[in-house]
Amino acid sequence: MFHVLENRIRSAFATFIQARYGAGTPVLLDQPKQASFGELALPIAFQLAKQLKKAPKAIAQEIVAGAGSIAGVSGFEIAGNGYINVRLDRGVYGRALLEGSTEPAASRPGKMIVEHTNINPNKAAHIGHLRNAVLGDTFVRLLRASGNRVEVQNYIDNTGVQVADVVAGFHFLEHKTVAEVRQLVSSTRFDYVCWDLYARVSAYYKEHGEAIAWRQETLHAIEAGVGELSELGHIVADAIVERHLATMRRLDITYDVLPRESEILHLKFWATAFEQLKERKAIYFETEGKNKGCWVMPGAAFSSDAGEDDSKVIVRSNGTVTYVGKDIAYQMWKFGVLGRDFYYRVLRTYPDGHTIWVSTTEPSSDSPAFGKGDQVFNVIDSRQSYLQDVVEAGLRQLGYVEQAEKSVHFSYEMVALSPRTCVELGIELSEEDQKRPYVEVSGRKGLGVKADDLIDKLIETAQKEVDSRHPEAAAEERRRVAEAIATGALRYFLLKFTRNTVIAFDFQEALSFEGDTGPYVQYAAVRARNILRKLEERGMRMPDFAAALPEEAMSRQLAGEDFWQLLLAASKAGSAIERAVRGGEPSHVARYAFQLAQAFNNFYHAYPVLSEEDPEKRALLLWMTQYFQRQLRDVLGELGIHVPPYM
RNA sequence: GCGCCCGUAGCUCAGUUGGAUAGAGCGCUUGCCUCCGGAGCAAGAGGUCAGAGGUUCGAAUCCUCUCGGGCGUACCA
Repeated sequence: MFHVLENRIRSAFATFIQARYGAGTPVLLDQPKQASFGELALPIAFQLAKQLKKAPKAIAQEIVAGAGSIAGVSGFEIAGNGYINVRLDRGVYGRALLEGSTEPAASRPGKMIVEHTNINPNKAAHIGHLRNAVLGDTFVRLLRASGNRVEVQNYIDNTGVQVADVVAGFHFLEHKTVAEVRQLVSSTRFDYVCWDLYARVSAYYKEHGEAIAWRQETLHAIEAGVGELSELGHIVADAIVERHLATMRRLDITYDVLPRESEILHLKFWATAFEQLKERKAIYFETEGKNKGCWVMPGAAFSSDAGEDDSKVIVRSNGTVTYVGKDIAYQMWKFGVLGRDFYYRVLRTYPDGHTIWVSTTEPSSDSPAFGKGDQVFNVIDSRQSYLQDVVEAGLRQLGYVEQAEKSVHFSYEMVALSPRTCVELGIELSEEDQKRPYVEVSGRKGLGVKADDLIDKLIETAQKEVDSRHPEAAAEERRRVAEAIATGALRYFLLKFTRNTVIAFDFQEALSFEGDTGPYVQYAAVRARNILRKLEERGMRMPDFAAALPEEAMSRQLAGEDFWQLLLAASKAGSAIERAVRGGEPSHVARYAFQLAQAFNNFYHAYPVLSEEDPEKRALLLWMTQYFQRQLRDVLGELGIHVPPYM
């Protein structure tokens, strides 16, 4: 609601300033430092002062006099030496909220593609992958909440080096047959088995340099799609993808389509892109130096101050293509400029009806159309920004300048481990590492916190609490409540940091359910619902708010600062979401959710709702309780967090 | 070396794109359950926004330099 008024005021002022001064200055809206100054503050007079060579105060007076009246605004004041403070009409505002004149998020044209998760299918997911998935999934929810059509893709690199290493481990190191590996898939926690094997293989390469030939042989076999190694590759990757989907499902994260690298190769996506790259001279065949025999992209294409040595290999000297090459083809497909398309089959359909499709080489009749996006967000950690620059440069070199500009690297910093948590996990640290603020995780070394282990631990912690508080409830239900609390805590924890903050993961902090946490927010929502439930239990009914709170009653009740400020804060969800989408920063919404919960807890403590005697005030308190409850539920929903029935 | 990111309370972090007296959580000190559930509420202590210059009405925010930390800079992703 609040941001509707913001927009109204912004456009009214902009129109006047354009007409009066012929200036296209953007109208910025601030929140006054002190609530007593009003609800909005405009520093526009300062912005115009230099341009117009006039005192800010005089300009402010002209603007206020000229802007006329705006619906929902009760008045303007000029403060300081030129601030324009806005006061809203509280009665009108309250009524608008009550009548739920919720602006339906106008659906926006075009289609957005968000690619996230993208875990190499060769080992269990860890906390770093969770940050990626939660960030991506939440951004998708926010985009959809603001009226965008969004397609969610999870790219599966099933033909890359990491899968090859695990396959080589099974085949060369452990001498396992296809049948034996299949057996492991069905009888073990396969992603955990591969986690350990991957670490063992990496260590083995280090000690036996010549063993790296296994990787080459396996990579070739997988790329060619023939033989036992290739079959193993499919078994491993497919089984691990299933595990990853299950892990993400626990956090209510899902996808529309899984484009796989094997199809990028077999449906000639890469061959097509390769031809175009050669034709456009975006890459060239190196005949000397360290990259002799490779197809490379010159460094100048993606970096302004690149030297001779900075070119990037796209096709290796043995003829296999690097990740970057395949990613260029994939990006082209996303924008619908490759001239080729995947076929799809259903991978699975969940009970709620949601279907995940996966790419395939076999034509099928009834699959939907994917790709052809107008804007693309790639959720990839910041360590890969160099590679993302190369991919973007590839698009540019091919002449897809517009697409390159609409391809956003939605980057975020890594999740590391706090030294204390390393100790808890039994990880030995060098003296140097102990002094660091955090220690980087490494899948190659098998160093890290597995996603499922963390989720299990969170559920266990929540379960203890729920069991002691609600021994009377059914065990199955208590379990569901514990799960909601655990996932709420985890998603919130990963979202409360801004994207470019390194998270030093700490068990103690992540397992906390007090203060700035998901459960704190959930608890506020539960409390609000409890009041409304209690009302019914006592045989009372909700008043007819529309009749009990006409505009005069609303202005009377909201005249005091207390209720007004609470209501105002609760009505700003739309602004928070808008800001988060505009800035690409989901943490804004997490922060808002926390503030909302604080505001409600404040209200809860200060005003006993059910025992209020005055009918009008009681109606207002009940209405505000209901409003808070809905806002909390909805905002948590945008964060992918559920409100349990009790806590 | 070069590129990107970071440095704000004891600790972990915000700070709405340059606005009014820099804010939270945790921890610490002290209060609050005859009341809609205390995973809560209230109060207090705690700051040279790494440092130095600059830009202007106005800087934690922009520019330059210095110091400190991180991540990249693969024929891994």
